[in-house]
Amino acid sequence: MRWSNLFIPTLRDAPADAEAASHKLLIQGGFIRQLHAGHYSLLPLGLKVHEKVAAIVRDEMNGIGGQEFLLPGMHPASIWKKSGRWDVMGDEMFRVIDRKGAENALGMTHEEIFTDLALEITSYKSIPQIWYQIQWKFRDEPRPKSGLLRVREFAMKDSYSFDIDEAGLDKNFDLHHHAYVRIFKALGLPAMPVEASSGAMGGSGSTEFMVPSPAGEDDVVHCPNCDYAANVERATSALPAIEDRDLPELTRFPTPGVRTIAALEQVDGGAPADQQIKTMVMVLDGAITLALVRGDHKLNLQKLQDHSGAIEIRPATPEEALEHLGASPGSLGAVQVQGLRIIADPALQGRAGLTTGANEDDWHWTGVDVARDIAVDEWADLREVGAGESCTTCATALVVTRCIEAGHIFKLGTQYAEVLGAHVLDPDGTKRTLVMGSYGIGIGRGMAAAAETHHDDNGLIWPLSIAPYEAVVTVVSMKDEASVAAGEELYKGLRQSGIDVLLDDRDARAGVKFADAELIGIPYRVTIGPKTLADGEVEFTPRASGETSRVAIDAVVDQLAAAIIAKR
RNA sequence: CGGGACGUGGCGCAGCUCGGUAGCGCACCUGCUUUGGGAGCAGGGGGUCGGGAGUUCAAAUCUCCCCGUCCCGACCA
Repeated sequence: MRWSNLFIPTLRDAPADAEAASHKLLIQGGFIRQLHAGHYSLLPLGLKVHEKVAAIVRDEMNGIGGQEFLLPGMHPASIWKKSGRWDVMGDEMFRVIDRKGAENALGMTHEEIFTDLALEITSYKSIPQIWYQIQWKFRDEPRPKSGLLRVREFAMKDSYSFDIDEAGLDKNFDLHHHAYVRIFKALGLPAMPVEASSGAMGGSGSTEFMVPSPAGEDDVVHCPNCDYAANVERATSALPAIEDRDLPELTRFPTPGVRTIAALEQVDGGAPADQQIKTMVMVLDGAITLALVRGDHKLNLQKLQDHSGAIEIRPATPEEALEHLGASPGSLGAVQVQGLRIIADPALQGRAGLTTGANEDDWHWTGVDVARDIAVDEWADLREVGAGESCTTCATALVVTRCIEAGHIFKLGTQYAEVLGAHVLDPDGTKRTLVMGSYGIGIGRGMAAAAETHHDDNGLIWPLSIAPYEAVVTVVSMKDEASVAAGEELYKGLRQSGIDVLLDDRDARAGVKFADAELIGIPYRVTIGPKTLADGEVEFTPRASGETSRVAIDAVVDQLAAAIIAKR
């Protein structure tokens, strides 16, 4: 394409309210424009990148035997009610009423709809199936942010596998896992597979593909020595044993003004944080619940949600705490509490001589023996792992890294097939429920993650695989006829070699052209100007290194074609 | 949903405290000069000041309500 004919509205300044690098650069480079919060228009340059990302994903899905579909974006409420997720999805689901007064959902994922189609799989002979689509999802996110990283409307590649047993599911899960590794490598994303929480998808297990970036929204715990890596929502670590204090008597003691773990460490009769019980009063689907962790530990809400199966989860208000426990936050505890669900972290199991709130303002207990004094209903891993704790398999200090979730794959099992009635007959003529997996990659998010990963002070540095153009021919002066003619010739030659090339034929100053080419991140630049043309040469500048070399004009097409084709 | 910031030509901002006829930079149009790293001079076009109500002779400016955006926390590709 010729730059003079393209709509590439680059901006001299990055938008002031953007924070994330990808957000700034995609807007500044003329790739995207915001319509409103969480909704972006893809401009011609942005669409080219988006389509290249989609093409890579599509190739790999086809490579593992995936069949491409395209399903509706709007669904009748009935199918979501049938699966139970009409309620589970809550405010995150866009709902629209049609002229007949019927409820509809804008699709936020497609397990239900694909499963509905899978009702027509009737025999084990048709198994396995991998079905996928690249299609728009709508999610009423509580907080859209960071440009394309978190939006309310986005293209997702979602695929679904159908098997007759767990072994089949495992195989398809692995196929997807490996396909995802190849996809992220091709996108230039250093994604690491990590153990994850399944959230609203349910199922028996899931793996996220995480790209390290300060713009991310998840923390990943990983071991620099062995393979262990998990989302903090799921991660565990080894804890050194703690020696209990010898305080056999349950004793109340006054703690005027003490409201925090730290203050309780200092006060007379107090205790170090690891000898305390932290009592978090939570509301799980409307029910007051006590979540207990060791005083120096942090409660991870997702872990609590996963364990409890609650849909809505929030900390109780001070008023609710007062009503149910008789004291305000800072003096709360679970000792001798009855009639409330109590979930405790295993780090408290068997502990004694502990200190905790006495459910009366300005009073605490000491000498608490968990087994004796607290009616724990359930033990569950609730504790959030911190950096520096020990790996459970190799004892190495764990590292915590902020990451973007670029992909997520789930072992769903039979839950959807069961409620929607997707069964097949096996060789014995026995009815079997389909065992499903579902697998997602956000296309725009992948594009933004690549922008986060590949940029410098001058702009984007797209990986060749997803660059909007592979090369740009920059004609330094459109007034110089020889340059213009050479540029046209080169443009033609590169196109004939199958290279996706952009000709910068704008009547602009050289500085503007160079700056724009760098901002939009074209991997290779060929500069044609009177300075070198007199010697029969042009300049060749890879975006990543910025190092310019002179090349004979007759050789440049072959050289560039060789470089690009070798890297494809 | 809680906390903070903000909304003024296409983009970035000033003006608001103390009400008085809307301004700057970039971009855009015309001309001349310039031309290898975001040119210079001259001339020019373009704004319901987020919306509504109120106070006032007079509102971008003061008051109230609403809407929207961004950032920080609880949610997910």
